[in-house]
Amino acid sequence: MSSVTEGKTKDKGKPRIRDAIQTQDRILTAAQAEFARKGYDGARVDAIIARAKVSKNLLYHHFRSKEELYIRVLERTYETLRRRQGDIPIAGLDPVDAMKRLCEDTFQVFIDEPDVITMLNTENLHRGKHIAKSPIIRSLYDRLSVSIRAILAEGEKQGVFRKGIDPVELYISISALGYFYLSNRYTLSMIFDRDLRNPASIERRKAHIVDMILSYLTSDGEPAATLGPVA
Amino acid sequence: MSSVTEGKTKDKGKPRIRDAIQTQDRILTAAQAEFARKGYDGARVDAIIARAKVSKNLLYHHFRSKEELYIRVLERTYETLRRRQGDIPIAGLDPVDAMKRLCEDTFQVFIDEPDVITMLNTENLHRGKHIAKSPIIRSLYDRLSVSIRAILAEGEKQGVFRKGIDPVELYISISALGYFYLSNRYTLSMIFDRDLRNPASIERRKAHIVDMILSYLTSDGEPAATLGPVA
DNA sequence: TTTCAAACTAACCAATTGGTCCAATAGAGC
DNA sequence: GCTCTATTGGACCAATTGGTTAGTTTGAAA
Repeated sequence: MSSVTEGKTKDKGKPRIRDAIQTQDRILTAAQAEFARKGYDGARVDAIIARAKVSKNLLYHHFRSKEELYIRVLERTYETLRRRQGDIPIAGLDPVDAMKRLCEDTFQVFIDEPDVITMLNTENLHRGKHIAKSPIIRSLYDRLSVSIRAILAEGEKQGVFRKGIDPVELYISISALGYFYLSNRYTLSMIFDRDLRNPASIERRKAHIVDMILSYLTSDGEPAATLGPVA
Repeated sequence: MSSVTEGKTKDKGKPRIRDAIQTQDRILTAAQAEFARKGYDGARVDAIIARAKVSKNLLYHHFRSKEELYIRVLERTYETLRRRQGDIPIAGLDPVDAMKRLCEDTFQVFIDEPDVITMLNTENLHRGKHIAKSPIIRSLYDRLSVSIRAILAEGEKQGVFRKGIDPVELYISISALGYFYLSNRYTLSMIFDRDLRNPASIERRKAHIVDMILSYLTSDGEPAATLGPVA
């Protein structure tokens, strides 16, 4: 009943549109919604075609299989992530401000694009077997890596950051602090009996992440180690 | 073929065992392996009965449905978590050592019980709908909460920890830093082209987590905020 | 020893699911 | 106008899946 695309004969209200790219995009959008909410096995092809308002034949005309469709959605997810992270403007900023910005924006991406989280979780449940088939993914971290190294180097030079920080480990931590909070918000809310989704909680979390990362970067390193390695 | 519990009627070789509890436990163990690896929708009842070496009807004799079985496994997962976290010996320790221990052991639980991670991820994909049906879960955080507050209070009293730390936010962060690293290790390994699973990487991560949490706790708080809130 | 509920099995079923076949229609470029 | 190909329609299929029916075995109480 929605009036987006209706296949009809010549003059009537909605002519059948022939735009393969736009159609594929509609299918991919519908597929993303379905895969992100239900996971790979829970997702139903019938649900996708209903959402996209296309016939089943058309879906299989454009995509070979459910799995290929899933991989395409996954690639799209990574593309979103890459685009959003590329947008983070940190050039020319003071290193502390730049790092603060990086933390906040990384968190914000996960808030704005919640499908990213469930898609990545689903893919990790499958032990990365689909992503391994896709060559597009690798470039994700490149641009970001350069930025992070630059910020760290500048901060080090200015004497505000400690030395010897592993940028990969750092980036994993920056992601982790926001990602886990959002990814596991349902079970966490249950355990703590606290609503983690309202805007106030989100803002508090964001501040907490910045606080933690900057504390780490600006502290002397190994601040206390009175206990030997614990088995 | 394992000879753990062999039911013996008088003497004969392969008697049918009648031990409801042990059988249920075998089913639950098999179900956990299946659910943890495949997720709820990907898990197959047939795979569970094959693993548990029981007939299908026996499974349905003990459990009402796939969903009930899943919930029982989920409860078991939480029980594991609760037991393991209760084991963490922090009483009487210096607050810094206690916190270090807490970080390391929290991470270690996720390493030792990898099913916990996938079960929680699966449950969060389903937006906690099953856990909501289960009354057993709530007590999880209680014991831990008391410990954390005690450590924080002592550290504060001694002047080594900053004031005003939210124990819930802190615990989420401690969990996040290890959980995300393990949960997303497949996609992360892909992006960074680095093996995150070998023992050396794991140990490095563990040290990093301790470092970060202790830096946060022992720093002055709000160490740098030259930039206003970023939209 | 009898009895009976509980533990157990094998075969079976109805519904779902990803995917196909066949036929028809129509827009866009040549 | 001709010809691709995007598009629809719907019947159809084989395989899979969660779940059931009908019946057998067994331990232990009475």
